[in-house]
Amino acid sequence: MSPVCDVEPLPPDFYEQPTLTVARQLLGARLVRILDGKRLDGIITETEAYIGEDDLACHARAGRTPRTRVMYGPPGRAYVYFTYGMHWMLNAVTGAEGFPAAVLIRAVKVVSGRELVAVRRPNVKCAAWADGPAKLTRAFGIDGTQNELDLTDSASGLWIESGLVISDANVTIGPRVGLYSVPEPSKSLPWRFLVTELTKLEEQ
DNA sequence: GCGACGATGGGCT
DNA sequence: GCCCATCGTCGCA
Repeated sequence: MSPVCDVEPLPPDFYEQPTLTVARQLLGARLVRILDGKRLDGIITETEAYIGEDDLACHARAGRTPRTRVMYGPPGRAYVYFTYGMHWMLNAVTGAEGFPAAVLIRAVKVVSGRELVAVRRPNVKCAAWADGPAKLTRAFGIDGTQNELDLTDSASGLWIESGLVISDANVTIGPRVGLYSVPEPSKSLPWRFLVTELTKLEEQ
């Protein structure tokens, strides 16, 4: 695994780990985007795992379809999908090739390239720039054209680097959000990972 | 074909 | 806290 000082994108090996491990390890990692030749990045503060056809909250519950195909592909790819008629969601494909799983990136704290976000999120307080899954895709200029992109290759213009180390004491684990009509037991699985104290990020 | 619904967000009460 | 915009995807006819 990459050392903390590594500024290269996290490698395919990272994403090939069990999905829950990847979801936990992505907390504190740095989401990087190149827009207009400039670098925008932020620290990932919230993730959720979606694992396999038996997970009734996972899109792959429907099996292999044109939409879910990317989740069956190699780990480290972006799975970007559209929902509620207006929102894009960013996921990282995880686990072995052939097994459908992904980690939803739910929130990011913008660090550098703030001026790039200010243009995209006018009339929005910076604390709310990217604190939701659809907000962060808008802030980072991500839409369906980034689907299937290789997150392990900086040439993609979208990748994830190692960043801060988040201690277990600063992580809250609980059920995933927005699964109103998903049956148990999938609905209550503790597959959401959240940095508890955002202020502690500044100190590290 | 077609209808139901969704891994949400923002505005208004 | 409630409401609803808005349309791709899936499942079924």
